[in-house]
Amino acid sequence: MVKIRTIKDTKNNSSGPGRKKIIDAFNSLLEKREFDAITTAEIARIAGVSEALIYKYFDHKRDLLYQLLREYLEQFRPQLELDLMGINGALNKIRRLFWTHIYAYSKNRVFSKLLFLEVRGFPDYYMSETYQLVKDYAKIFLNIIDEGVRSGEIRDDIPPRLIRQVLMGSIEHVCLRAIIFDQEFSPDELTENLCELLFKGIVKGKHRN
Amino acid sequence: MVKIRTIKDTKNNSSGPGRKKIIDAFNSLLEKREFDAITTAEIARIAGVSEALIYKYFDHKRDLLYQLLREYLEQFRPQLELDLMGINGALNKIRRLFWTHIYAYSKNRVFSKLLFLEVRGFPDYYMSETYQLVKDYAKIFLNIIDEGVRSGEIRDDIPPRLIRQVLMGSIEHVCLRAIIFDQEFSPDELTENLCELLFKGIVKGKHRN
Amino acid sequence: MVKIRTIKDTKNNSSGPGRKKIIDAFNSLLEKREFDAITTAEIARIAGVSEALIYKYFDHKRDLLYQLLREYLEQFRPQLELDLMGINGALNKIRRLFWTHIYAYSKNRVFSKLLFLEVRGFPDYYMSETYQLVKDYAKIFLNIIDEGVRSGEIRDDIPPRLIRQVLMGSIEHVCLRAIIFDQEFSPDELTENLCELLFKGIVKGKHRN
Amino acid sequence: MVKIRTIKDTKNNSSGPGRKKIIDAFNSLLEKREFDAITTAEIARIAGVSEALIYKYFDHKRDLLYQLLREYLEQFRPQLELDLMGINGALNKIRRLFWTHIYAYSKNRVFSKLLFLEVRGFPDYYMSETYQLVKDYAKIFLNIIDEGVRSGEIRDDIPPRLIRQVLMGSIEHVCLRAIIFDQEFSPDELTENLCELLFKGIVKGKHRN
DNA sequence: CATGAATGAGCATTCATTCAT
DNA sequence: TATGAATGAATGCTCATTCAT
Repeated sequence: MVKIRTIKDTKNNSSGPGRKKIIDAFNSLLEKREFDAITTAEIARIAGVSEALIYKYFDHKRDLLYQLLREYLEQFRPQLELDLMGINGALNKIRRLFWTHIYAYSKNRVFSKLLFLEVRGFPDYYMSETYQLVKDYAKIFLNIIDEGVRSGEIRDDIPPRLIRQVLMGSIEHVCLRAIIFDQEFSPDELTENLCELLFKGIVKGKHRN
Repeated sequence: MVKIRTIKDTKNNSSGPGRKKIIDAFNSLLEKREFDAITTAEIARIAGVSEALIYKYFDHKRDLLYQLLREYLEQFRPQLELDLMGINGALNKIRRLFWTHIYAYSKNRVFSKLLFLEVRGFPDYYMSETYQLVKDYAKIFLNIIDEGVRSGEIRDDIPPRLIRQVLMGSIEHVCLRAIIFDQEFSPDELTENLCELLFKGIVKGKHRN
Repeated sequence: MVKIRTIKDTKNNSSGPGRKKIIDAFNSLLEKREFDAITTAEIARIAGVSEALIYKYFDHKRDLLYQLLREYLEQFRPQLELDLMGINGALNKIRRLFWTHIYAYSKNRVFSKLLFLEVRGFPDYYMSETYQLVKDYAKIFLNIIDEGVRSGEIRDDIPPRLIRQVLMGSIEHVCLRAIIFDQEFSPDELTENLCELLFKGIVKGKHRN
Repeated sequence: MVKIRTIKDTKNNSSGPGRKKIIDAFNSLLEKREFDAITTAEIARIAGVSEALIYKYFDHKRDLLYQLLREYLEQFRPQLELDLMGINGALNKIRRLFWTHIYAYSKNRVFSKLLFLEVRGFPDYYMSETYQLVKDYAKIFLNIIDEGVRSGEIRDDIPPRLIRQVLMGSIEHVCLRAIIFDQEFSPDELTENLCELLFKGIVKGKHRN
């Protein structure tokens, strides 16, 4: 069932009229169902193409997942870099990142599900080019934290990596719940609360600004 | 593939010589492989029983997961309640809870994987008795936070549920990484850092106690 | 299509009511069609069992071939040894072997086809336990030739292995033709002619050296 | 899988730059793998042309086999006829034929495999123009035998057709072994031994009747 | 308490082949 | 002369699950 694949992810053949139909169909099916519960037959039917065509563009079923995820991620990154421009201060950048992050999840439930539920736990995912993009993205987070530490905005008595994990983990956990239970969530409010909490901590203190 | 099941989880028939063999075999297989990659044939072979016997004790394959998870959780709860006795103050309780939590994950990787990777995302899980235990457990967390809010230890300007999500999300995210990449992690150190971070926030401030 | 398999041939599970039905069905299908042109679905249908049952008794489709061939060979060997008892002289033994050999082919076209057309040319066949039986059988031939050489009945100026190859090759070639073109052939007559030819050669003449 | 084809073998369109690329690619693939294990996709890839082009020159995949075989055979025949010129006596001609035959096999393993393993057992092969060439060739053999019988060189008490079968069968069987097991073999030595054996028989002794 | 025997239902994947351009 | 795009059709194989004994 879970075959270990080689490292190579994507098929060279990355364009073609049918490809879009397939990946769109796949995406739409993921909105309602789990990856394993989706059959290639179904994908082909929805896409209006033959099952065989899937295998012209994708190495195997799971490759659909990686290529779709990759498209989401690639579409994301440039936006992300733009978003941070003109923002001063690590904390402000983090706040902005939070918002974009949460907003993206709230708008793209399929993307979120893929990331949170489908690909994790598959060894080959961590070898994939796609995972590199996720790591690149995490790197941005870390850089901002480092910047904050250097500028004195962020505490230096806690490992930056742990800070990143808590920040990203918080977002994911909060969004995951909402996604699983199909609840709406407001990026504005969530960002506000999360920043408030994570910046200043849960302790009610006397002298914070 | 993903069949929707009725609410009833477990089979009455909850003991017997073969049952232990089966659940042990299942547990040992989970150490190395994903649930879906484990076949009933394999479980039976490792357990040294017939495949049919599995269905004397378990309603269906996924039931193995729930029953195993349940055993883990039940073995957990009494320990948890004991742990909190004699501890004063919400923050101290949370710190203690963190430690126990992280400790449990670090010792029981199978348990953690189940919780983080296998059951989530399956609708029937959220209907299951097993999920009740998880909710009960989350409730304890919430109660402590409420207690802290009332006593003035914890901020009252952030929804307690969100606080809980961040607390639990942080733990899980941190542990998940370690589990997926098969890294060791120290409960003591992690607890210390996490509490420090989550209690006081990431902002370097002047006047905290 | 032609997957290289591991060396292990047969499934441990070598008995059971359904197994016979399957192998009988397979055998009957081979009478009319080539191995590759026979589907597992068809075998199951003729056998009156499910496709899945095939895989309880056979590792893969080609395993059916090897197991069937093996049964033929095993049913053969004891008969063969009995046949040679009480016969004196290498040439007489060879003549007897020829007859039995040709008789077997003439009676068992399926068996012959398997041996001549289906298994040859598949690398894994030469690794199989089944091929061992064929080799064992060829060994008998060689032993008789050696015996004849020692007793002075058979020429010693030609490598015994080559003699064997010509003897066996002649039988096979002659029978293969008949089998492919679905012609009857008479073991008595063929044996007579072949022995006459191979024993004395094609050259006409009384006084050969 | 094994579709029954009409009698027409080859496509008129018998030349063109792409054709050679295709048939060369096909030939090179046959060196290492069985016909059925070779895909049209692969042939096209190796040839550096599109899959579709194959169908400009060949009616179907199997047609590649027949056309390649035909090329081998045609390249053979003139050589054969030349070879026999100036040789007197049926036995000498047979000896010469043996040598050429074995030599051809030893030099052209692909050709041999085709003939021995791939085309046999396929009904349509026996209807094909290509098979005609094989039959023509066999006819030459038969003619020589008849000539020998008439001239008194060859025994007349055994059906000439059977003699031919034994002669050709012996060569093939001996060569097939070597080809399957990728062994070298010496045409000179083999010819000598085979002629010695088949001409005079395996029986040792001067005074045969 | 346990199992041998059997299966229903599914499903990814392959591949030769076509045809408009 | 050549191909990019697409497919129809097939098929081996898996696996959870049942039930008579």
